[in-house]
Amino acid sequence: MSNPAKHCFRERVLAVIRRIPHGRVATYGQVAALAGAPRAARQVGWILHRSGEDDLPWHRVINSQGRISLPPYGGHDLQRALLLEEAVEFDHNDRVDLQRFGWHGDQTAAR
DNA sequence: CTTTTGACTTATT
DNA sequence: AAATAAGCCAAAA
Repeated sequence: MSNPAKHCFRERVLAVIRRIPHGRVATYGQVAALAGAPRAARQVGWILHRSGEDDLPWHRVINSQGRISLPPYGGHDLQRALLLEEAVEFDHNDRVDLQRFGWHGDQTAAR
């Protein structure tokens, strides 16, 4: 039965995001690439907007500039607060240093 | 089926 | 460095 391998891109994206370690962040493009579509970064954000998942650490997904993409009225401050809870630091430009907090695949060799 | 959309990314000005 | 344009892909209407 069923379609074991028929999981939509949406579900793969959610699975990847759930694999982002605590205290780390990943870019939309990175998540898209891990989900099998290196060019579908826009899709990731759109999917997240209507994901509705609870176990989804959506706040760990930011854009390639290391900044939060959500508009101020859309939860920008909330995402920032959640990341601060995970010890992710923001510089004076509200940007995260992807070299330090970016998810490089695993967390064994952090710094 | 076509068209629209969007929490993006990269290149160019 | 900041603003603009173009490319990109998948789901929803």
